[in-house]
Amino acid sequence: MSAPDTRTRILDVAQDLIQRRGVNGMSFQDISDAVGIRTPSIHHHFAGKQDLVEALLLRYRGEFDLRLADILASPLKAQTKLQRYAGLFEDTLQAGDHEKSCLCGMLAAELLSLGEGPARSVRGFLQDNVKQVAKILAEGRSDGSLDFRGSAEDAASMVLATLEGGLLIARAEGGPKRMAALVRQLLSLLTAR
Amino acid sequence: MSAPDTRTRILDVAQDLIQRRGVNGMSFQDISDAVGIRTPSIHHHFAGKQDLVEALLLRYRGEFDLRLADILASPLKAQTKLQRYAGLFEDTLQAGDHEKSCLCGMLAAELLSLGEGPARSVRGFLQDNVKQVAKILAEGRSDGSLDFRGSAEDAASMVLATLEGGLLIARAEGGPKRMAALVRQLLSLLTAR
DNA sequence: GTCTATAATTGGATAGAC
DNA sequence: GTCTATCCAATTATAGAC
Repeated sequence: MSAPDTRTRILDVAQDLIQRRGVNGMSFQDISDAVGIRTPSIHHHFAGKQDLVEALLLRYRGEFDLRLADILASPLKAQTKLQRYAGLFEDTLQAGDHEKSCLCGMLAAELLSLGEGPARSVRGFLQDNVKQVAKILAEGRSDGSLDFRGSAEDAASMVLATLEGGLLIARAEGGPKRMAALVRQLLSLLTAR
Repeated sequence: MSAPDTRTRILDVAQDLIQRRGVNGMSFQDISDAVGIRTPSIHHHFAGKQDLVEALLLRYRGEFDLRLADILASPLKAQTKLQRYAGLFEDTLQAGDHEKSCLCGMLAAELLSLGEGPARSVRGFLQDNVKQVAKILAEGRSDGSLDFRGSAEDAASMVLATLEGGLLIARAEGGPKRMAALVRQLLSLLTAR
């Protein structure tokens, strides 16, 4: 495995910083300090801050989609798929120091101070997730492992809200343990009895 | 009813701005523009930005606590109390232009770029809410109107996560209607059948 | 209590050498 | 592809007049 190039390292650092402090709490100076370059060098890889955020979202959504597709395509029962899906969110909080939230959750909070491109991308992430989770939920209602009323899409948006909000709350108070407890509750409520 | 004094108007404007764009997306210039004064005048009422945010949280938590206590003390059945509680969150999104989120939800996202005082206050808000909602949930399990497994506190943190996350998601995509749908799902899952 | 003037710092960005 | 040097705007904050 070769060492990541500068562009990748910039993206890595920027993502880490945004997941901790948000876009408006992160500066080019922060990035250049962590990467070990000077601020103008960042502009060689990304025209401006907005372009950087947009590139970041493109990469993040791609990776997230892969993991999501992996879960969707697995031969697991729907209830287990949902559990795995929730695990994707739990993982971000557990990575190292318990201070990272979902990239798109952070950007959703800062949506109104985002540019057109990034804002559209964040909305796309949320829409995609709702759609895919709705598939899992509908599947679960069919195979009898999950139970809920109303449309699968409404239930899916509730699931996503719980996970995104859960990361913010657990990071502030309780950490990964609280996140796990809260996810357990969510799954318990959706499990058919 | 007399016109609000400058200090109050500063707080009003600052709260509005933070609920839209976050602390790091709001400047003294934004406040002074909206209030109709010059930036240095703000410092007469609040020593610094951090003090302003702290005062804001004090007021917000006080008001929120009043409304919460009102619900808790009412003779309603627990399920209805929970619905009213969720209504507090739905209201922030519906106020005017559908672009406001919960103050403490926004600040929870920006928690790591907050000062000691504000950060503690945000944590306090979340803890208080979990505690009070847990009371409602425990009550509902007793009177038979609500049903869930595990501790009332874990369920309460899940409820809070859903509402905070729901505001962020609904604001980004779907608006008050999505928020309402998502709250309906939450209540449906918690309602005893 | 609000103003003008101003400071001190930081932020994102550009030009041009190497 | 990275650097130095530099620019301009924004941001928070202070001093002191009115």
